[in-house]
Amino acid sequence: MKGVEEILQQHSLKNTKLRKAVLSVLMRSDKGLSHQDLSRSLEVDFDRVTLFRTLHVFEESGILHKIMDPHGIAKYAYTAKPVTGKHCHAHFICLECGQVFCLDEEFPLEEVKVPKGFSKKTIDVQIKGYCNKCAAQS
Amino acid sequence: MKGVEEILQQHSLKNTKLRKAVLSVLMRSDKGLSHQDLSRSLEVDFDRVTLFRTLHVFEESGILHKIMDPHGIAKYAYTAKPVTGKHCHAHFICLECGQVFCLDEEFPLEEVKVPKGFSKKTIDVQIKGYCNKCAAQS
DNA sequence: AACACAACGCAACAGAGTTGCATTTAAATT
DNA sequence: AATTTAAATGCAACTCTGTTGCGTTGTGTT
Ligand SMILES: [Mn+2]
Ligand SMILES: [Mn+2]
Ligand SMILES: [Zn+2]
Ligand SMILES: [Zn+2]
Repeated sequence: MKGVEEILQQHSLKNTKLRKAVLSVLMRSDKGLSHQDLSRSLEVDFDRVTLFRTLHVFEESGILHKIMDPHGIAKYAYTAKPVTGKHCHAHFICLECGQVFCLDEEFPLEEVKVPKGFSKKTIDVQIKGYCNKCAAQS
Repeated sequence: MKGVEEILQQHSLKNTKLRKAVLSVLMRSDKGLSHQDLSRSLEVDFDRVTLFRTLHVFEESGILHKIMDPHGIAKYAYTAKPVTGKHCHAHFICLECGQVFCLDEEFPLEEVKVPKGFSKKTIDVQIKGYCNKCAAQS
Protein backbone atom coordinates (compact mmCIF):
# COMPACT_ATOMS: atom_id res chain seq x y z
CA MET A 1 0.00 0.00 0.00
CA LYS A 2 1.43 3.31 -1.12
CA GLY A 3 1.91 6.27 1.20
CA VAL A 4 -0.36 9.28 1.13
CA GLU A 5 2.37 11.77 0.28
CA GLU A 6 3.72 9.59 -2.48
CA ILE A 7 0.30 9.42 -4.14
CA LEU A 8 -0.14 13.19 -4.05
CA GLN A 9 3.29 13.67 -5.59
CA GLN A 10 2.57 11.21 -8.38
CA HIS A 11 -0.47 13.28 -9.34
CA SER A 12 1.38 16.61 -9.06
CA LEU A 13 -0.85 17.71 -6.21
CA LYS A 14 0.52 19.86 -3.43
CA ASN A 15 0.98 18.17 -0.12
CA THR A 16 -1.38 19.89 2.30
CA LYS A 17 -2.77 18.98 5.70
CA LEU A 18 -6.33 18.46 4.49
CA ARG A 19 -5.39 16.43 1.45
CA LYS A 20 -3.23 14.09 3.50
CA ALA A 21 -5.98 13.71 6.10
CA VAL A 22 -8.75 13.06 3.56
CA LEU A 23 -6.74 10.54 1.61
CA SER A 24 -5.60 8.83 4.77
CA VAL A 25 -9.18 8.38 6.03
CA LEU A 26 -10.47 7.17 2.68
CA MET A 27 -7.66 4.68 2.18
CA ARG A 28 -8.49 3.12 5.50
CA SER A 29 -12.25 3.04 4.85
CA ASP A 30 -13.98 0.05 3.30
CA LYS A 31 -16.96 2.29 2.52
CA GLY A 32 -17.64 5.36 0.43
CA LEU A 33 -17.78 8.56 2.50
CA SER A 34 -19.75 11.74 1.87
CA HIS A 35 -18.61 15.29 2.46
CA GLN A 36 -20.54 15.21 5.72
CA ASP A 37 -19.06 11.85 6.76
CA LEU A 38 -15.59 13.23 6.20
CA SER A 39 -16.35 16.48 8.00
CA ARG A 40 -17.16 14.48 11.07
CA SER A 41 -14.21 12.12 10.99
CA LEU A 42 -11.41 14.48 10.00
CA GLU A 43 -9.11 15.62 12.78
CA VAL A 44 -7.67 18.72 11.11
CA ASP A 45 -9.29 22.13 10.76
CA PHE A 46 -10.62 22.98 7.34
CA ASP A 47 -13.15 25.01 5.40
CA ARG A 48 -16.11 23.12 3.91
CA VAL A 49 -15.51 24.63 0.46
CA THR A 50 -11.93 23.44 0.52
CA LEU A 51 -13.12 19.91 1.24
CA PHE A 52 -15.51 20.05 -1.74
CA ARG A 53 -12.64 21.23 -3.92
CA THR A 54 -10.32 18.57 -2.56
CA LEU A 55 -12.81 15.85 -3.41
CA HIS A 56 -13.22 17.25 -6.94
CA VAL A 57 -9.50 17.34 -7.53
CA PHE A 58 -9.07 13.79 -6.25
CA GLU A 59 -11.87 12.59 -8.49
CA GLU A 60 -10.44 14.31 -11.57
CA SER A 61 -7.05 12.82 -10.81
CA GLY A 62 -8.60 9.37 -10.56
CA ILE A 63 -7.50 8.96 -6.95
CA LEU A 64 -11.11 8.74 -5.80
CA HIS A 65 -14.26 7.61 -7.51
CA LYS A 66 -17.66 9.10 -6.84
CA ILE A 67 -20.85 7.16 -6.19
CA MET A 68 -24.25 8.81 -6.08
CA ASP A 69 -26.50 7.40 -3.38
CA PRO A 70 -30.31 7.24 -3.79
CA HIS A 71 -30.70 10.61 -2.04
CA GLY A 72 -28.37 12.32 -4.50
CA ILE A 73 -25.54 12.56 -2.00
CA ALA A 74 -22.07 12.03 -3.42
CA LYS A 75 -19.94 9.38 -1.73
CA TYR A 76 -16.24 9.03 -2.43
CA ALA A 77 -14.09 5.93 -2.28
CA TYR A 78 -10.37 5.38 -2.78
CA THR A 79 -9.54 3.88 -6.14
CA ALA A 80 -7.03 1.14 -5.45
CA LYS A 81 -6.71 -0.15 -9.02
CA PRO A 82 -7.09 2.62 -11.59
CA VAL A 83 -10.37 2.48 -13.49
CA THR A 84 -9.72 1.78 -17.15
CA GLY A 85 -13.25 2.35 -18.38
CA LYS A 86 -13.44 -1.20 -19.68
CA HIS A 87 -14.12 -2.70 -16.30
CA CYS A 88 -16.00 -1.19 -13.39
CA HIS A 89 -16.68 -2.74 -10.03
CA ALA A 90 -20.18 -2.69 -8.60
CA HIS A 91 -21.38 -0.96 -5.43
CA PHE A 92 -23.73 -2.12 -2.73
CA ILE A 93 -25.98 0.55 -1.25
CA CYS A 94 -27.87 -0.12 1.97
CA LEU A 95 -31.46 1.11 1.79
CA GLU A 96 -31.59 1.44 5.57
CA CYS A 97 -28.37 3.17 6.64
CA GLY A 98 -27.28 4.53 3.26
CA GLN A 99 -23.78 3.11 3.44
CA VAL A 100 -21.97 2.44 0.17
CA PHE A 101 -19.67 -0.59 -0.20
CA CYS A 102 -17.36 -1.36 -3.10
CA LEU A 103 -17.93 -4.91 -4.35
CA ASP A 104 -15.30 -7.10 -5.96
CA GLU A 105 -17.48 -8.12 -8.86
CA GLU A 106 -16.81 -6.38 -12.15
CA PHE A 107 -19.10 -5.84 -15.12
CA PRO A 108 -17.97 -5.81 -18.74
CA LEU A 109 -19.02 -2.70 -20.63
CA GLU A 110 -18.60 -4.19 -24.10
CA GLU A 111 -21.49 -6.61 -23.81
CA VAL A 112 -24.13 -3.97 -23.14
CA LYS A 113 -26.14 -2.94 -26.16
CA VAL A 114 -27.07 0.71 -26.64
CA PRO A 115 -29.08 2.47 -29.39
CA LYS A 116 -27.53 3.40 -32.74
CA GLY A 117 -25.24 6.42 -32.52
CA PHE A 118 -24.76 6.20 -28.77
CA SER A 119 -21.20 5.83 -27.48
CA LYS A 120 -20.47 4.07 -24.20
CA LYS A 121 -17.84 5.31 -21.77
CA THR A 122 -18.46 3.72 -18.37
CA ILE A 123 -20.80 1.32 -16.64
CA ASP A 124 -22.02 1.84 -13.11
CA VAL A 125 -23.76 -0.98 -11.27
CA GLN A 126 -25.53 -0.46 -7.97
CA ILE A 127 -26.96 -3.30 -5.94
CA LYS A 128 -29.46 -2.07 -3.37
CA GLY A 129 -30.58 -3.98 -0.30
CA TYR A 130 -29.66 -4.27 3.34
CA CYS A 131 -26.14 -4.51 4.77
CA ASN A 132 -25.20 -7.14 7.35
CA LYS A 133 -25.97 -4.91 10.33
CA CYS A 134 -29.27 -3.56 9.02
CA ALA A 135 -30.42 -6.97 7.75
CA ALA A 136 -29.81 -8.49 11.18
CA GLN A 137 -31.89 -5.88 12.98
CA SER A 138 -35.01 -6.27 10.87
CA MET B 1 -51.70 1.45 -23.61
CA LYS B 2 -53.82 2.22 -20.58
CA GLY B 3 -55.46 5.58 -19.98
CA VAL B 4 -54.17 8.01 -17.41
CA GLU B 5 -57.36 8.11 -15.34
CA GLU B 6 -57.59 4.34 -15.30
CA ILE B 7 -54.07 4.04 -13.92
CA LEU B 8 -54.74 6.53 -11.14
CA GLN B 9 -57.89 4.64 -10.17
CA GLN B 10 -56.10 1.31 -10.07
CA HIS B 11 -53.66 2.74 -7.54
CA SER B 12 -56.40 4.43 -5.47
CA LEU B 13 -55.04 7.86 -6.27
CA LYS B 14 -57.35 10.81 -6.68
CA ASN B 15 -57.82 12.08 -10.17
CA THR B 16 -56.41 15.62 -10.19
CA LYS B 17 -55.35 18.01 -12.93
CA LEU B 18 -51.66 17.86 -12.08
CA ARG B 19 -51.50 14.10 -11.69
CA LYS B 20 -53.18 13.56 -15.05
CA ALA B 21 -50.86 16.08 -16.70
CA VAL B 22 -47.68 14.63 -15.18
CA LEU B 23 -48.57 11.07 -16.02
CA SER B 24 -49.61 12.02 -19.50
CA VAL B 25 -46.30 13.75 -20.22
CA LEU B 26 -44.22 10.93 -18.77
CA MET B 27 -46.09 8.19 -20.62
CA ARG B 28 -45.34 9.94 -23.89
CA SER B 29 -41.67 10.53 -23.05
CA ASP B 30 -38.93 8.10 -24.02
CA LYS B 31 -36.64 9.78 -21.49
CA GLY B 32 -36.58 10.30 -17.76
CA LEU B 33 -37.67 13.81 -16.73
CA SER B 34 -36.63 15.86 -13.71
CA HIS B 35 -38.82 18.12 -11.59
CA GLN B 36 -37.45 21.03 -13.57
CA ASP B 37 -38.03 19.33 -16.92
CA LEU B 38 -41.64 18.72 -15.96
CA SER B 39 -42.10 22.26 -14.64
CA ARG B 40 -41.20 23.54 -18.06
CA SER B 41 -43.31 21.18 -20.10
CA LEU B 42 -46.50 21.04 -18.06
CA GLU B 43 -49.42 23.09 -19.30
CA VAL B 44 -51.41 23.30 -16.10
CA ASP B 45 -50.80 25.59 -13.13
CA PHE B 46 -49.26 23.98 -10.08
CA ASP B 47 -47.16 24.55 -6.99
CA ARG B 48 -43.62 23.16 -7.05
CA VAL B 49 -44.11 21.38 -3.73
CA THR B 50 -47.17 19.63 -5.08
CA LEU B 51 -45.15 18.38 -8.03
CA PHE B 52 -42.50 16.98 -5.68
CA ARG B 53 -45.23 15.22 -3.72
CA THR B 54 -46.87 13.94 -6.87
CA LEU B 55 -43.60 12.39 -8.01
CA HIS B 56 -43.08 10.76 -4.61
CA VAL B 57 -46.55 9.27 -4.61
CA PHE B 58 -46.14 7.94 -8.14
CA GLU B 59 -42.81 6.40 -7.22
CA GLU B 60 -44.19 4.72 -4.09
CA SER B 61 -47.10 3.36 -6.11
CA GLY B 62 -44.69 1.92 -8.65
CA ILE B 63 -46.13 4.02 -11.47
CA LEU B 64 -42.82 5.82 -11.94
CA HIS B 65 -39.27 4.79 -11.28
CA LYS B 66 -36.57 7.20 -10.19
CA ILE B 67 -33.10 7.43 -11.68
CA MET B 68 -30.36 9.55 -10.11
CA ASP B 69 -28.23 11.37 -12.64
CA PRO B 70 -24.53 12.09 -12.01
CA HIS B 71 -25.37 15.54 -10.62
CA GLY B 72 -27.70 14.04 -8.01
CA ILE B 73 -30.82 15.21 -9.83
CA ALA B 74 -33.74 12.79 -9.72
CA LYS B 75 -35.25 11.82 -13.05
CA TYR B 76 -38.54 9.99 -13.31
CA ALA B 77 -39.73 7.58 -15.97
CA TYR B 78 -43.01 5.77 -16.50
CA THR B 79 -42.87 2.11 -15.52
CA ALA B 80 -44.59 0.22 -18.33
CA LYS B 81 -43.99 -3.28 -17.01
CA PRO B 82 -44.04 -3.42 -13.22
CA VAL B 83 -40.62 -3.96 -11.67
CA THR B 84 -40.54 -7.33 -9.91
CA GLY B 85 -37.17 -6.83 -8.25
CA LYS B 86 -35.80 -9.87 -10.03
CA HIS B 87 -35.21 -8.06 -13.27
CA CYS B 88 -34.30 -4.43 -13.79
CA HIS B 89 -33.67 -2.64 -17.05
CA ALA B 90 -30.58 -0.50 -17.49
CA HIS B 91 -30.38 3.25 -18.12
CA PHE B 92 -28.22 5.26 -20.45
CA ILE B 93 -27.07 8.64 -19.15
CA CYS B 94 -25.53 11.19 -21.50
CA LEU B 95 -22.49 12.86 -19.98
CA GLU B 96 -22.98 15.91 -22.19
CA CYS B 97 -26.69 16.77 -22.07
CA GLY B 98 -27.63 14.76 -18.97
CA GLN B 99 -30.56 13.00 -20.61
CA VAL B 100 -31.61 9.64 -19.20
CA PHE B 101 -32.84 6.86 -21.49
CA CYS B 102 -34.40 3.55 -20.46
CA LEU B 103 -32.66 0.65 -22.21
CA ASP B 104 -34.28 -2.64 -23.13
CA GLU B 105 -31.51 -4.75 -21.71
CA GLU B 106 -32.18 -6.36 -18.36
CA PHE B 107 -29.77 -7.55 -15.72
CA PRO B 108 -30.31 -10.56 -13.46
CA LEU B 109 -30.00 -9.77 -9.78
CA GLU B 110 -29.49 -13.35 -8.68
CA GLU B 111 -26.06 -13.76 -10.24
CA VAL B 112 -24.46 -10.88 -8.38
CA LYS B 113 -22.45 -11.91 -5.33
CA VAL B 114 -22.61 -9.80 -2.19
CA PRO B 115 -20.86 -10.18 1.19
CA LYS B 116 -22.15 -12.56 3.88
CA GLY B 117 -25.23 -11.27 5.65
CA PHE B 118 -26.13 -8.76 2.95
CA SER B 119 -29.57 -9.06 1.33
CA LYS B 120 -30.17 -7.91 -2.25
CA LYS B 121 -33.35 -6.14 -3.30
CA THR B 122 -32.74 -4.40 -6.61
CA ILE B 123 -30.05 -3.88 -9.21
CA ASP B 124 -29.51 -0.56 -10.93
CA VAL B 125 -27.30 -0.39 -14.00
CA GLN B 126 -26.24 2.90 -15.53
CA ILE B 127 -24.33 3.13 -18.78
CA LYS B 128 -22.71 6.53 -19.22
CA GLY B 129 -21.52 7.99 -22.48
CA TYR B 130 -22.80 10.25 -25.25
CA CYS B 131 -26.26 10.13 -26.81
CA ASN B 132 -26.73 10.16 -30.58
CA LYS B 133 -27.09 13.96 -30.78
CA CYS B 134 -24.18 14.77 -28.47
CA ALA B 135 -21.90 12.12 -30.02
CA ALA B 136 -22.52 13.56 -33.49
CA GLN B 137 -21.58 17.10 -32.45
CA SER B 138 -18.19 16.25 -30.94
C1' DA C 1 15.51 34.08 0.70
C1' DA C 2 12.57 35.23 -3.09
C1' DC C 3 9.18 33.96 -6.21
C1' DA C 4 4.95 32.11 -8.60
C1' DC C 5 1.10 29.73 -8.64
C1' DA C 6 -1.74 26.42 -6.37
C1' DA C 7 -4.53 25.90 -2.46
C1' DC C 8 -7.10 28.01 1.13
C1' DG C 9 -10.72 30.73 3.92
C1' DC C 10 -14.57 33.47 3.88
C1' DA C 11 -18.87 35.31 2.36
C1' DA C 12 -22.48 35.12 -0.53
C1' DC C 13 -25.13 32.54 -3.55
C1' DA C 14 -27.92 28.77 -6.22
C1' DG C 15 -30.91 24.97 -6.55
C1' DA C 16 -33.09 20.54 -5.04
C1' DG C 17 -35.90 18.89 -1.87
C1' DT C 18 -38.59 19.09 2.84
C1' DT C 19 -41.90 20.46 6.58
C1' DG C 20 -45.96 22.53 8.80
C1' DC C 21 -50.27 24.26 8.38
C1' DA C 22 -54.35 26.32 6.63
C1' DT C 23 -57.43 25.81 2.58
C1' DT C 24 -59.51 23.41 -1.16
C1' DT C 25 -61.34 19.52 -3.61
C1' DA C 26 -62.26 14.56 -5.21
C1' DA C 27 -65.14 11.16 -4.34
C1' DA C 28 -67.87 8.52 -1.20
C1' DT C 29 -72.24 8.79 1.57
C1' DT C 30 -76.68 10.48 2.54
C1' DA D 1 -78.16 17.38 -5.13
C1' DA D 2 -76.35 18.43 -0.57
C1' DT D 3 -73.23 16.74 3.05
C1' DT D 4 -69.15 14.84 4.69
C1' DT D 5 -64.29 13.46 5.11
C1' DA D 6 -59.92 12.27 4.03
C1' DA D 7 -56.72 13.37 0.59
C1' DA D 8 -54.53 16.78 -2.11
C1' DT D 9 -53.10 21.45 -2.72
C1' DG D 10 -50.84 26.19 -2.02
C1' DC D 11 -47.90 28.97 0.45
C1' DA D 12 -44.14 30.28 3.45
C1' DA D 13 -40.25 29.15 5.57
C1' DC D 14 -36.62 26.13 5.93
C1' DT D 15 -32.50 22.59 5.33
C1' DC D 16 -28.87 20.86 2.90
C1' DT D 17 -25.54 20.00 -0.84
C1' DG D 18 -22.80 22.14 -3.78
C1' DT D 19 -20.89 26.50 -6.34
C1' DT D 20 -18.60 31.06 -7.34
C1' DG D 21 -15.61 35.10 -6.60
C1' DC D 22 -11.95 37.07 -4.49
C1' DG D 23 -8.41 38.30 -1.41
C1' DT D 24 -4.91 35.78 1.49
C1' DT D 25 -1.79 32.01 2.67
C1' DG D 26 1.41 28.34 1.85
C1' DT D 27 3.88 24.71 -1.04
C1' DG D 28 7.38 23.71 -3.87
C1' DT D 29 10.93 25.60 -6.88
C1' DT D 30 14.74 28.60 -8.41
MN1 LIG E 1 -16.02 1.61 -5.49
MN1 LIG F 1 -36.20 3.16 -16.85
ZN1 LIG G 1 -27.17 -0.72 6.43
ZN1 LIG H 1 -26.65 13.94 -24.94
